[in-house]
Amino acid sequence: MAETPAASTGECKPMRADAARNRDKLLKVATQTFTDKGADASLDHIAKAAGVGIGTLYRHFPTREDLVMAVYSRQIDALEERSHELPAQHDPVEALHEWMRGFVDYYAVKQGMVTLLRSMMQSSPDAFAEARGRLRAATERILQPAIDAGGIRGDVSAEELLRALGGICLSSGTPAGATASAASTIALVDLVFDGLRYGAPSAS
Amino acid sequence: MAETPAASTGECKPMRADAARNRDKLLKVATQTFTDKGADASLDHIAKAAGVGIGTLYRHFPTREDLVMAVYSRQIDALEERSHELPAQHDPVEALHEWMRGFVDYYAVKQGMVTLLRSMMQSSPDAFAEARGRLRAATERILQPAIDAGGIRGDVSAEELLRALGGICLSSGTPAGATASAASTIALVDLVFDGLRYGAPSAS
Amino acid sequence: MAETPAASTGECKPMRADAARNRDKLLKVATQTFTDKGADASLDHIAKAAGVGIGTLYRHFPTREDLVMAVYSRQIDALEERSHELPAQHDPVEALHEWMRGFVDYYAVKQGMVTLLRSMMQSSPDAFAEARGRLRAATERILQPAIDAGGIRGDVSAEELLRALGGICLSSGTPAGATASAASTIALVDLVFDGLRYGAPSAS
Amino acid sequence: MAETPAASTGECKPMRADAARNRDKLLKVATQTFTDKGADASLDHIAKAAGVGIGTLYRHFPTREDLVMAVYSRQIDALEERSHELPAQHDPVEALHEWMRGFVDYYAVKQGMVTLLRSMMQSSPDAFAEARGRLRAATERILQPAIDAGGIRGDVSAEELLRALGGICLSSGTPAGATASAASTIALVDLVFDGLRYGAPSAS
DNA sequence: TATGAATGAGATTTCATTCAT
DNA sequence: TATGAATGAAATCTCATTCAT
Repeated sequence: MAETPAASTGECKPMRADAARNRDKLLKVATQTFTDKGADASLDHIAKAAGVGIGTLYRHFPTREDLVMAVYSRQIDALEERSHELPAQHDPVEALHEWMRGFVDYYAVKQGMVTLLRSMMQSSPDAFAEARGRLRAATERILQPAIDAGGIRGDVSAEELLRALGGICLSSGTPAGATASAASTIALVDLVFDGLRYGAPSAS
Repeated sequence: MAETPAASTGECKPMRADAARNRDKLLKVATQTFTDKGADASLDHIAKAAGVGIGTLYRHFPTREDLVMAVYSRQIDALEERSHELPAQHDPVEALHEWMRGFVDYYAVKQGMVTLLRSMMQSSPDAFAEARGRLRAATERILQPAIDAGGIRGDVSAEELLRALGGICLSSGTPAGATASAASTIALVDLVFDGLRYGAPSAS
Repeated sequence: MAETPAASTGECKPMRADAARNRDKLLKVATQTFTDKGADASLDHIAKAAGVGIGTLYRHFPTREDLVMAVYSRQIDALEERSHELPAQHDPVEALHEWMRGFVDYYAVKQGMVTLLRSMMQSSPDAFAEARGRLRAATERILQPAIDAGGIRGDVSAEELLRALGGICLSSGTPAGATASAASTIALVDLVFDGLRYGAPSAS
Repeated sequence: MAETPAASTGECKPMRADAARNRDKLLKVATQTFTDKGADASLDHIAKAAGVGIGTLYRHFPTREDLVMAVYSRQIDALEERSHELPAQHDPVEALHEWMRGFVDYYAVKQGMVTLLRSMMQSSPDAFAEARGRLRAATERILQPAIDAGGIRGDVSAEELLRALGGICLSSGTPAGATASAASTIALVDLVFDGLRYGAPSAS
């Protein structure tokens, strides 16, 4: 995966204004497109929709993976931020519950990270270590305090929680029918949350 | 989606021997291929690998969906069978636990239904109602007795349980790394199983 | 072009009853199909529509041309018959006029010989000599008496008249619009008929 | 049917030199190929013969119809031009006669518009309105003055004349044999021309 | 004789990727 | 830097034709 000129970090040369504009437009369109059609959507179409030539897309994102990665990374930015805000507003266990619901309901489903994830899992097994790492860290930032506070069992790792939440997201829009999703998805999250409390110190 | 001549039911004319052989070979190869590369693998390659002309593949499965559907349906046959055997060998709650572990560990993951599912969810939202229906019925056959026996909470539907299990399967082989899977997947199943027991009549 | 077992002439072995039935059904369906979709329609579809296997079609008509030829030949049978009846019912010049109008309006257009002709001209330049010969003979049977009777110029051959009529048929359903056809086609025939009388002995 | 960048009009951006070269080469080869084998010739072969990739052909002419249309349109360009030149060189009636002979003999037959037309009529009934309109206008430009000058009957429309001429062209290369064509085609044109004069004011 | 399964050669079309302008 | 033209490798699908049953 080739290195692309730093986008936000501002190292290197500070990227010409129009170039940055193009990059932004591309990311925005790509997010939408990947959300709609999965990560194997036509790059040509994305370029067209962003109003730039296909060559420009390739300049900014030399490989498809670079583009997917950039889109995915952006989604995670939002989740990361949330992991910093929640603890300030709720007690640890409640924060965990909020995090779980929010993760599934808003960030993953509504923001379209799901389709993206599905596609990524299909093709690129583990090329997303960095982004995934940030996500795990964010989850830990929420999970650990809840365990420490004593309402949640300690034998579940952030990794596993993440997988549970991810799984729920992924199974949204299953053949089962997209309609049941809204309510039933929350029910599932609560089911897992109950599982997390069961047998935990505070419940004994 | 055109109907293909009944394979196993044996009604109609009893399908020529070579035709049946070809159909079988195709299904076997397709199952393997879809498992490896997802449901958008090249049909050409499948035909080649099965040792038949591409035309033969199209005769048996006029559309890609017909083939995917046939493969998927076969996978479910095994699960259906299991839903009949388990209750005879275990008490209801234990049978449920077994079913859940088996579903995820063996049938879904090892048999490769996962990759297939991922692809299907991507492209054909709800063309699999029949197969899905059979799967739900099988799950119900396991879940309901456990609820009736009094060890499992009654406010979770077969549909939701299926989604939970499906979700766990789908998140196997996540960017997180395929290695953690084995153990962590079982852990997740147990987490959900615990959730099912939590607050159930027998636990109060 | 391979020889097919005589259909109506009854030489050779007198063809089994079911075989004859199949042959007839095939011809009927083929006529309709060629009329609708041109002479390069799918033979498979014709066989299916006729309710016989593709192998049976090939047994009766070893090449596509054999089938097209048989269909075309049948159409001409009707025209030939008409060339025998008309002279008995009209005076020669009037018979010619009738023949011309009838040729274009009924036999060619309504019977669908047009599409067939178009296709044939595309692919098989001169493989239809025999049928064409019968058609020319029929035309001559109508044209010559009219010339002899003195109302029609003698420097136009049956061949040319046939081409004129054929041309008019062929240009029916032209991009120009299929609607104008009915009236305008008759107008064209009359235009040619006028040309035939112009400068003829009776007109001087 | 997608719009292709203007070829000759030169508006828009002035098309890259190599693109224009390719487009031209494609049109030239396509004209020849369609002339020889009809409008359903292989696009692959055309691309190969033009020395470009198949993708390039599709870039310039997104559908087969776009290509056919472009070829047809070009042929009509020549006829249009002729309709402007003839009146300057001949008196109206003579110009009409010239136009008719030229149309059939040179432009249609020798330039190969015939095969193209046959194919088009088969498949694309009325997608050629624009080109057809130009052709009708050209015919009118020749016909009307002849009628006004008083040597030609006024009850025949340009549309009908066009159909007559078209019909004659189409019946060239009939099963009858391509040999008779040359002379006999002219004879037919003259027959129609005579029909146009018959009963006209100047003849009474 | 009849059937329809199998074959495999095309035809169309779509895209990722490279490069000339 | 940006553009979009060109390329050509797939992939899907359709049929004519042959042959086993």
